[in-house]
Amino acid sequence: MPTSRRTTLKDLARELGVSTATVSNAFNRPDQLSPKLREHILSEARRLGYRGPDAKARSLRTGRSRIIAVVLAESLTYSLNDAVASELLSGVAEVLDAHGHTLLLLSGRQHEAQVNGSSSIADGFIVYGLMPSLMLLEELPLPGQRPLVAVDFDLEGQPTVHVDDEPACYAIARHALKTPPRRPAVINLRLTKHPCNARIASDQELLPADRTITRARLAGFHQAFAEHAIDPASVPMWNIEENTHEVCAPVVAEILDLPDEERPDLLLCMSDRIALTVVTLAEQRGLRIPEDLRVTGFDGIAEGQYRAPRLTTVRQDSVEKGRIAARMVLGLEPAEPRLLRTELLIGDSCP
Amino acid sequence: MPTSRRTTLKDLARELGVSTATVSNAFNRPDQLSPKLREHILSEARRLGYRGPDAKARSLRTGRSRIIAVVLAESLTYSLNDAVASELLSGVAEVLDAHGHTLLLLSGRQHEAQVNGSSSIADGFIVYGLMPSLMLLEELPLPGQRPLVAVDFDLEGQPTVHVDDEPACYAIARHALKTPPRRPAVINLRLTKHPCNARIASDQELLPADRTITRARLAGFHQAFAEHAIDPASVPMWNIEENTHEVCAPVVAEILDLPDEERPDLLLCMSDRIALTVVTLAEQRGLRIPEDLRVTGFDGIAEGQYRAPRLTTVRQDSVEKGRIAARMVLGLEPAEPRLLRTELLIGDSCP
DNA sequence: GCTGCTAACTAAATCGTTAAAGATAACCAC
DNA sequence: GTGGTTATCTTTAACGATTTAGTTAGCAGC
Repeated sequence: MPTSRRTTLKDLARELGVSTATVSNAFNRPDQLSPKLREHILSEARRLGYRGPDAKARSLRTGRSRIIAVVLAESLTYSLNDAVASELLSGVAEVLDAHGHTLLLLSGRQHEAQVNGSSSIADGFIVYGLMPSLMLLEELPLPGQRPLVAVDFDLEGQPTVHVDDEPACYAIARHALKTPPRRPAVINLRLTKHPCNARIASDQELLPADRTITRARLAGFHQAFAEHAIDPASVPMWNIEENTHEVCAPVVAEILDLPDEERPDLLLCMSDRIALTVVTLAEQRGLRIPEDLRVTGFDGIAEGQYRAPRLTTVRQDSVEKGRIAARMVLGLEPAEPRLLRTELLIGDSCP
Repeated sequence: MPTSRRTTLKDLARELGVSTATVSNAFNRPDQLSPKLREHILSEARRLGYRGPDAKARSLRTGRSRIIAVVLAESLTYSLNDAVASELLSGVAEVLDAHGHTLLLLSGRQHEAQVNGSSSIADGFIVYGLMPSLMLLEELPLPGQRPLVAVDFDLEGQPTVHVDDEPACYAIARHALKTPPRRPAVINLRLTKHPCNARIASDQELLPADRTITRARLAGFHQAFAEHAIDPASVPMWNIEENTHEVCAPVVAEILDLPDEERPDLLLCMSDRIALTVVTLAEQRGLRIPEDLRVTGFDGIAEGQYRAPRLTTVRQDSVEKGRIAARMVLGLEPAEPRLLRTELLIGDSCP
């Protein structure tokens, strides 16, 4: 007996004196053979250490792998540590799991050859927050071949899952402006042409088409500003390239360390992560929230609601977003554009 | 021209009037054909919408998929939201990424057929914190076939990556006991035979072999207890089945709501997540930390260090654990047992 | 002009399955 | 006894690549 080679379906068939088709049927179509023979085949398989049809061969033959790829805009390392991306993945995983599929993680930051190489194995794609400028989509399968669902960005001709960023940001800004701030400011996420963690001029430096979410959110803010006769150009804006405490901290410190008469007393942040960093650094400096400084976030991550002051924020259900995207890609629900509702969460950071 | 079918290497070869081998070589072995022809093939491929060799067929033929599977003990939904598991995945992803591999996520909680079905596609496995009792390993490929690295648990005959749980817990307990507590207690993670979020008798209910980490940690605590003549049996122990705020909160509330003379004044927690829940709920009840209650954690997650009181904890480098496991499974470093050092982090929750 | 060598390409086998179509025997109704 | 079903299993042809072992042509050396 040849030692090292893996037992195959053919080996098993030969050993049992039946055809390979019958063994295959024993595993895949119980109704195609007698229960007795099936039982016999299965027990012999176990005895000979055959663990069932090989996924590589099966997927080649059937064209299906039961693998769904999630393509993430950022590096996997980053995405896995980001609460929102993790929640999205959770939702995706939950649905895939329940339907016998597994999850392949790809990053838009990977070398295109790799993405392309492994991507042809997936039955479908969920693409998350990709910057169109990445051009990665050229590497992905042609539309119509295998399902693709875009999350948090627009991709022509493809179904998308979004939240109502603009009205949500209008609502939270309107709430915040009820108490008129003397010096409102915005802390932004990823909107610039060139990586930049610093103050930016309100209008320049913006990307023209990318990052549609951020632009929609800004539009919401501006609408509320207009109602209070605040000139958007007069509202300073800082930018942060990566949604991590480490990257946020220096920028936030710069803001909080401004002289009293320049320091903003209302910070509209594009994410809870940023807002939490503001809270932490403000505490360290003895600034009281909300008395000295009011802060709003976006996302509604759990961490923002555990401890005082609870964040005032917009809660989006990222888990549900993931679930919907997964169901669409599996064909369990119609693949049409979906806009999820958000919820204004009024916490203590901006009552 | 037949419309819908995907262009294959064979189509391309026919179109170009060359053999399939040559086209294959154009993609895989540039040195096997003239640069001129290669260029021609590549440009025609682009023109005809051929995106390179199909991963399914390639992996069947070569036996390699450039996919590494990470098998997680818990559900994916849980694991993706757990800071420690996420960090591990980060580390794994970082290395795989750098070496042109991708990450397939499997859960030990999935139906075995699924795990087995998709698992045969992976080139190697990283198994994280699996309970041996799950017996999942029977479903995984035989040792010696494809590399397998166990993280945070022992698996006979397989390389493992661990941290020094026992000495670490000895060290943190010894530190905590320097200020003699009147009523020390332990909050445990997953050690019971039957799911249980409640107080447990110190000795019964323990799993005999599973969860070797937790047992090692307890051993470390007990060693420190012994030095202070504390009878381990006199130290109450609560148990928590899942490392989430939601599951922790009721148990922690139960502890903190004990009458003053019964409430522990030192809580040794098996994870930072638990410790953070203690901090949050203690704050809500007006209990001062560390004056009224001292708390220690384990893991050293970032969230525990952002805000006051910073947790006293054992920092383990889960990212590095992931990196090492990934390098082992890729054969970039010898697949031998590794024991990583931890670091005692003295914060404000137990100075 | 013959031999040997290299560069550039091709033919054919193979990877481990599944699916469509075929074969065989048993059973049944009339 | 004939024709029609069924149930059960087999034959055979893919699926889309890679790889081994050629084949051919061109050229150098003697």
